[in-house]
Amino acid sequence: MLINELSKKSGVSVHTIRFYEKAGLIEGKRDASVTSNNYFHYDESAVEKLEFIQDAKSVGFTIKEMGEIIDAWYGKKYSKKEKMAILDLKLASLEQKLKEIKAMKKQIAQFKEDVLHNRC
Amino acid sequence: MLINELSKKSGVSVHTIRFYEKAGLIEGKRDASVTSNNYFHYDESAVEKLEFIQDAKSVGFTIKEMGEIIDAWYGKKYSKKEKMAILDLKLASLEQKLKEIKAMKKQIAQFKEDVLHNRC
DNA sequence: AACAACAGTAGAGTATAGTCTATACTTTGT
DNA sequence: ACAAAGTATAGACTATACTCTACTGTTGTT
Repeated sequence: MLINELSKKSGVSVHTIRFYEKAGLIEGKRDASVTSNNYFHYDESAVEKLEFIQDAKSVGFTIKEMGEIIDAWYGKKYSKKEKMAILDLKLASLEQKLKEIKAMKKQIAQFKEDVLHNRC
Repeated sequence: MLINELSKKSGVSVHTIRFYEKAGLIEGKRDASVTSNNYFHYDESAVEKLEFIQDAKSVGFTIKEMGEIIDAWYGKKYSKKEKMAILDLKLASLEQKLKEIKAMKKQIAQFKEDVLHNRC
């Protein structure tokens, strides 16, 4: 598919898709048999990656981190063992985020207590 | 205390403290009885706020959001009822973050499965 | 008195993550 | 055939959150 269709399928704007492509998160391929243009073609994996990126963004992963995950998921530059290690690190960082959020919930609950009892 | 002491107590740099002060997150007071300088003086609440800010940052709250929480916690511009409502909204947004992170954990666990079974 | 350390203000610079504009060429619909 | 819509590239612009520099004045130490 071309970039417009990818945009519609993924819900990510054409501009942003190009930005992610430059950042190395997704990759389109040119069709060598077509000489009249140099349009990029994307497959279903690009849709999957863009969907992942939107979720990963909202949990606070940076583009660099998303690139690491995508490489460990789809890429060819790591061995199976290395991929598992990278993904385990990301799981550990999510575990850490969970802990921090739970602690923040407690802190805000404490703020509510303070407000309720006019302690500040 | 002056800004240097506040920086040491909170672990936040003097530059960044001034940045937060401009953003309205903390507030120092000038001593009207001192005419030779216009140094700001900070109390313990500034330390508490800076400690909160560091935790809030790491869970992904923006400066604007932190300002809202600090106003609902320490400020005078809201009624008790309004403060509780603001804090409840923040608790709800943390709940949402928790859900997203749990979903992301599942997704990465699935990536591990895919890698393990050479599915990508 | 000299001088380092500290305080304030203004504004420049950096990093991240987009978002948009301009330009030029290609494809599609009528 | 022609206009509208789509595509690629380069680069400008925006927002957030710092971080640093320059400059000026004050305080503390020797």
